[in-house]
Amino acid sequence: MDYSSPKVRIWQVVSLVPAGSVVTYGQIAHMAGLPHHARMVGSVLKQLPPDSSIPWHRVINCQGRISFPQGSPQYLRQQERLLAEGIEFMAERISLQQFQWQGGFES
DNA sequence: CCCGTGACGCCAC
DNA sequence: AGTGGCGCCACGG
Repeated sequence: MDYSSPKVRIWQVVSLVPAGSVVTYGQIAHMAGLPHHARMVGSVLKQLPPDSSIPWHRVINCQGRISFPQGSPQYLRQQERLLAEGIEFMAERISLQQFQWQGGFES
């Protein structure tokens, strides 16, 4: 198994996100050393098995929104998990200012 | 190899 | 604030 593959690095970074915080796709890509690969983060998470322990639900887009059609089963599933961790939604949006994880970047 | 697709992001209207 | 266009790039047909 190649633990340095982009896929694996993305999994590793996502698994570092603490409960109660969120990160954006672009942020994950950047942290994994893969700038400009935000879309790849999405496709990689999409391939995760349903029983994966990786907190994929903490990854949202740069607008603070869940990247699924509002009301879809997937949207609701992700929202449920986030609400359960104490993350607040305001008109379908999460305040990145308040909940975005700054792991490894702040002073 | 060309082309469409996508759990994205940024900028212009 | 909503919409649309385009850059980005891995993937599959």
